[in-house]
Order: sequence, then structure tokens, then C-alpha cells
Amino acid sequence: MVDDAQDPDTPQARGGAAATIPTTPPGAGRRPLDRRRVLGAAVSFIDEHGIEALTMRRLGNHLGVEGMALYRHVSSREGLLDGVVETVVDELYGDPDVFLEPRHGWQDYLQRLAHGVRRLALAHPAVFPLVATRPPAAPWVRPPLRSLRWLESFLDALTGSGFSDGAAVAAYRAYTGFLLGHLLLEVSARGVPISSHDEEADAASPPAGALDGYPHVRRLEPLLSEDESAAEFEEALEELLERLERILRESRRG
Amino acid sequence: MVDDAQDPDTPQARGGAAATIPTTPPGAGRRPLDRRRVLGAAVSFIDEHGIEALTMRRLGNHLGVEGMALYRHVSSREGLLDGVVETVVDELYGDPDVFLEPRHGWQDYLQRLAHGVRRLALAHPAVFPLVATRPPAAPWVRPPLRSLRWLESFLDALTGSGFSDGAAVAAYRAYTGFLLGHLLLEVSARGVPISSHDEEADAASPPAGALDGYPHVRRLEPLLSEDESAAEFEEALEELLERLERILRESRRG
DNA sequence: ACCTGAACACCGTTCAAGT
DNA sequence: ACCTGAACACCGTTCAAGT
Repeated sequence: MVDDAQDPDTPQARGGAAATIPTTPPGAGRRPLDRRRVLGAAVSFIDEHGIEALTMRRLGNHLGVEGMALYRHVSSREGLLDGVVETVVDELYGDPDVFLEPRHGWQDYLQRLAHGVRRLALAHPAVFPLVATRPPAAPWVRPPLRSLRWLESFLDALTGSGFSDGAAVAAYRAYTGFLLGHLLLEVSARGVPISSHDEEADAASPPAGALDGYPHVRRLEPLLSEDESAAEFEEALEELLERLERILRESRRG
Repeated sequence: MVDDAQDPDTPQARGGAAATIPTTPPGAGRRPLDRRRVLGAAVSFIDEHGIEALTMRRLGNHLGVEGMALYRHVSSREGLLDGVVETVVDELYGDPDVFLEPRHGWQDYLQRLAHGVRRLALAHPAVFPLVATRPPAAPWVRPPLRSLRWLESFLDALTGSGFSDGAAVAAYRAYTGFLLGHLLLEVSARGVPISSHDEEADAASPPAGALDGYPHVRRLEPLLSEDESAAEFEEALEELLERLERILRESRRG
């Protein structure tokens, strides 16, 4: 009997009930699967249990089907993850706060877009690292704006506002770097539910004595643990827009 | 016979020779394993074959040992990955360009440190996403500066240069966000050798017609594919230091 | 003291067979 | 047309047994 050999922390053992009981969504009973439904289920599965817990068999179960049936709709587990990233990024197109007309200049657009991406990251904190790190289709399709459609829209807004080609490209690079860094940090500080088993030792203070050689850290610990992410994001975004404004002015003079 | 059922792209099938032939490093013949050697081997294995290819059994083989032997030195595969991240981050302590005395003020220090982290990211592009995304020990130990020691050193340099406590913490947040975003984009654009099997379709242009609905992207494709990462990094770092200088001035006035 | 072999409970994936 | 069962080659992990 090595039945209980698996450590309870192990990915296989985590995510218990919800992962193993076939929780076919209400009303979705015998409707045949399609790609959209598979990807949607994968997104919520990851949101709930983390990426590590997502296996073909468990996702199948979750949909009331054997894992093998998923291969009708995705090419492989990797293909599934690509689809998950795409699904989440596509959510942005449905966000009225990003697309609401009329737009008031490029700053307004970049601000809406940034807030839209942030909302998305916070809505799917366990998926966002995937959005951030999956190898992009082309090296210049930079996360977290992973689609030609967003890139085109970005370039259109900026060149239409007087940015030279070079300035628009420089702005794209600065903007994506900004979003990626800030949102990844925000999401990872929020503690993606990897190792969710220990609900108590959560926001607790560090184990007494762990900060012993680090006087500054100890003194600033309260300050450091304050969650200023929202304000921080706003401020950094503001700074970035000012920087882009300088780029625009230079590109107009040049 | 379903022997060849595995797709050749699949992680299991990749990383062939070097992963399966026991390439015991020269002179390391019968010396017993230790944790340092295991972690070092894991780092170079990942650099060479990517994280997906790293299994306990293959890493064991690489070290001339059965995979099970590794459990003497790491608690699990997750523990191994934690150790890998730690090992790579610790390399910074040995970097003379970061620590070389005398230092000329906090700007000089932050500049050296940033370049050190960048060198590290470029030296281990396949490991860096791990450095960026593994859940940190405490929420305020932010990647990619993942250690209390670096945090302490950072705070010490800044508070010693006149930053108030609040300003030093704000600077720490801005600085880590900057590093994470820029370096993650840089290594992901460099195409971590995930799916290394297709060496040809490499820096090639996009499949004809793929850019059809995207006129700006098509027009700017040459500009977009230029690798400006080094210059970009310098410029963004410069901007960041100026921003921190403003924070310092305000914190002095306040 | 350190490593191996065998064993177990999983996995991803294919394919012929069922409805 | 869509799903299942059985099969295969792998995995991570434990533990008793070997040297």
C-alpha cells in the first residue's frame, strides 16, 4: 500500500474535490463540446486551481468528459495553454471602458488600455504569468499585448496623433515593458494560489528572527508590506505618459 | 507498437542526446553528489534544454546517477527549481562590476546593480522567467531581486543617501518593476529555446499574407524587428534614475 | 553514507472501437 | 460526428535493499 505516498502538497494531490468531481456546468449537460467551451473551462480551472493543477484528464472531468476527448478541440496541452492566453487577451476587445467612444487623444487611449490590461491581470492572476512568459508569435509582438490586432491599434493611435514611425515604435516598447513589469509584480505579490493548502500562514509576519541580519528590512517591514499597487500603477503610468510626450515632442521637432 | 506515438515536439521527446547519454562532467567521476553540484547541473541543463525538458530522471542521468538519488539533496522538483532560482540570483554576489569599490553615490550603485541583473538574465535566458514568476518568499521580496540580502543592500544605499524611508520603499518598487518588465521582454524576444527543433524558420519574416489586415504593422515591421534592447534598457534606466531623483528631492523637502 | 530497483499513482497522447 | 477504453512511454516520489 503506497496509496498515500503522494505528498498532499504535490500538484497531483492538490485541487481535490472541484477537480475530481465532474462538475458539469448547469445546463451544459449533453451539449457537445466546442473549442470555445474548452478554453473557457480551462481559464476558470486555472483561475481556481492554478496552472500546475491543470491536466487534460482533470479538465475533461470538469467538463463531464474523458480527457482524451479534448484532443478534438486542441492540438495538445501546449496548444491548450496557447488558447488560454489568447482567450484571456481577447477579453479586452469586449471591454467597453477600453473602446468607449469618443476617445480624447492618445493619452486617453493608452490610459484606458493600461487600465483594461490591469483589470484583466487582476481578474486572472493565475493566467497572467502565462500571458507574460509564453514565447510570442514574433519577437516584436510583445507581451502582454500579444496580438497583431492590439499592436496595429496601438500604432494607429500614435501615428495618427503625430508620432513619427520611430517614436511610435519606441513608445510601444516602453509601454509594454511598463505593463509587464508592474502587472507581473502585482499579480505575484497577490500570491497566486500555488501552495494554497496553508490558508493560515498567509499574510502573517515573517517567522520570528528571519529578519535578524537585516535591520533596514526589519524597520521598514510595515511600509514594505503595505499594498500600494493601485497608486503605484497610476503614478508610474503617469510618468510613462509624460515620457512618451517628450518622445512625441522630439519626434515632431526632428 | 505505439512506440513512436510521441510527437517529436513533445517535451519528453526533445533534448535527446545530451539529456539521455550520461555525460558525467570530466573529472567528476565518482565524487559524491552535493547540493551545489545538483543545482549547478540543473542551471546548465535548463540553459541548454529549457525548463520543460528538466525531469528528475534526466538530470540524474546528466550527473551519472539515477534520478531518485537527487532526493538526497533537494526536497522535490519544486524545491529543485527554487534552488535553481536562488543559485542564479546568488551569482550576482560574485559579480565584481556590481560590488567594485569605490561606489559613486546611489545612482552609480543602482546602475551597476541593474546592469548586473541584466547580464544575469542574458546569461540564463531560460532561467530568468522562473526568477520573474516563482512566488516570492514574502510579498515584499519582489522579483527579480529575490533576496533579503539585496533588499537590505538596496535600502541601505538609498537611506544612506538621504532618501526617507517612504521614498526608499517607493524607489524599490519602481526599480523592481522596471527591471522585471524590461528584462523579461528582452529574454522572451530572444526566444528561449522552447520548440528549438525548427532551427530554420527562425528570424525569418512572417508567413506571407499574415500581416494583411495590419497596414501599420506591415509598414513598421523592419523597425519593429530591430533589436534595440540594449539602448532601450539604458534609456529607460536613465529615465528611472531621474524619476528617483525627483522622489529624493521631494522626500528631502517634505 | 550514498545510491539503486522496484513499485505506485499519476501524465500526455494515439488509435481503434463504440454510439 | 463525437466520445471512450485500452495502451504506451514517460513522470515524480517513496522506500526497502544493496554496497
